[in-house]
Amino acid sequence: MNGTELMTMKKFAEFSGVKTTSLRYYDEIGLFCPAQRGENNYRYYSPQQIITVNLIQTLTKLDIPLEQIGEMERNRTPEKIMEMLIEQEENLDRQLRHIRECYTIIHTITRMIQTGCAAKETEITDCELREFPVVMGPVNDFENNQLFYETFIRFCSEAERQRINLCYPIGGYFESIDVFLETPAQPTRFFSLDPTGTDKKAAGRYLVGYARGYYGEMGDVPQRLTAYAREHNLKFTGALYVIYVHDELSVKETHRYLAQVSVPVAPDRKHR
Amino acid sequence: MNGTELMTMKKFAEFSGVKTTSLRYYDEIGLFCPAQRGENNYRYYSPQQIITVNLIQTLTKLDIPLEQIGEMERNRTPEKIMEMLIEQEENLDRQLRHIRECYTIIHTITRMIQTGCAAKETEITDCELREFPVVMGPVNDFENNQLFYETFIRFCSEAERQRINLCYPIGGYFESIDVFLETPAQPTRFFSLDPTGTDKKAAGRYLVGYARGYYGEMGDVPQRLTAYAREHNLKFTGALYVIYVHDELSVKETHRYLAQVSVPVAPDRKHR
DNA sequence: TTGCTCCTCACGTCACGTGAGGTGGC
DNA sequence: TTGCTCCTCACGTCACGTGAGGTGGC
Repeated sequence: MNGTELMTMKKFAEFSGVKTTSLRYYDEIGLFCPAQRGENNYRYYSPQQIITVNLIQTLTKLDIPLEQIGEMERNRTPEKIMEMLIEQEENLDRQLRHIRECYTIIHTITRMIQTGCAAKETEITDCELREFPVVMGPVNDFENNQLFYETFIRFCSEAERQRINLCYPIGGYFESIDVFLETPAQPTRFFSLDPTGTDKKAAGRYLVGYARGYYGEMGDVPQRLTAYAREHNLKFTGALYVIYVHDELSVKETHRYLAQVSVPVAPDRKHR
Repeated sequence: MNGTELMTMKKFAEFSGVKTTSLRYYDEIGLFCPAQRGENNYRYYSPQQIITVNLIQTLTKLDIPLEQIGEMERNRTPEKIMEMLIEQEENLDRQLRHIRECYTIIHTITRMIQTGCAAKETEITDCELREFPVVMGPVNDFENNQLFYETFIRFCSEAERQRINLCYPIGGYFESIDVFLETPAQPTRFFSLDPTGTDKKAAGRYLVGYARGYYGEMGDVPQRLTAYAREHNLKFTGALYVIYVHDELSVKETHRYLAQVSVPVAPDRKHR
């Protein structure tokens, strides 16, 4: 190998680590052509060309489109290349933000599904829950006595305007247990379980129950919650949250959706 | 809006935030079809469908191909969805590694180009250089008295086997100044400026000079280095590094490439 | 002669985007 | 009638991948 011998395409492909199909394509679009063509029209490459093709590999690795690579090659100066690389870095920043968002979406969703899988559906449990961030939607307007899912649909269509990311699980917020007991299918607001949110569902002692069924169908959870609280001398101290831990994402039949209902409690001193 | 009214495609597109072209495509591939078709073959969507299409949006955002989304929809259970999401997370991990690598490549390259732009080409400078990581290649074999670039090309073709990433700038390592003075176009080894490398170019006091020209053309840098050292009572204390700060990536004409030559020095007590 | 490599079409991929040319509804 | 929306082809995108059918070189 003295730098002047020519190689067939296959050899050059092995030598450079670039596939023959890519080499043909680069030739076709005029980005990178063989040093020579044989009488039989065979492509012959020189060893020096490995440097050029390696450069192309580097730039494609940086997700720069081939056309832009060609433009760069034809017209490069240190300053222009730096400019392009900085531009590319901004591109990477965007990609990075996207990936981070995907991570938090996946993490949030899997945590919800897991919670659902581990749920004791028939029981009311009394436990400490951690704080978690949410994004609250606007106050719902139940004109015409609409149901949960109808209002939910309207909420979805306005989510973008309200800067609410529908990729996170969505829940219903009832400003008090009384609202929930009276109209369990009409939450005061919707909220998304967006971990980048600035609103908070507070940490503390909660009663937690689960209801199977479509959006807004709470079964006997309201009754079971109040019965449990009465039996254990507890009073409800704040807003109630309904979170769909299994929904259309993970379950086919709508009547198998699973809602987690949680409401903060404290010992009721009056009855001691 | 009571959840039963049907909408034309345009309305549904506005309502859901999904483009009409995407809706047609989803219909075409059978992923998501309108609730109804009119006699005129118009597509009509129901408001409830926003939930399904929103789910599709979430999954496409996670870079899941539409075919896989369809498969998921037809056949979903909480366990399967969790499994898929975890798989997708591994996919994200791969993407993340790729992006991080792109960042370090861009960063390393721009630093090199900048160094070249700021270089005082005609001067030898005496300065402190920081340590930086590299990946050393194997010892070169100069059979047939090959030149820098010929050996360099062979090095490139073996880089993958040697776990050397050619996307980073490549330099030549001379085990002593004497080797460089004798055969300035025959480095002992090549190395890549890969910041994830475990080999190190040591920090310390260096003489630095620059040479314009193609790979291995060092001009009068050897003479200028030794002259400078003599004048300033310095002795050379270690290996010499040639780094191409401007190469085919940023410069078109090969004779305009720019090599940075650096060699560690210390005061020479003998001559004091 | 055999097996390998090379060639050039030409079509497929993926998730749409972009007209072209025509029709329906208010 | 006008302007808008809808429809269905059909072709383009991007960087190749994948045969098909044929030829060249050892």
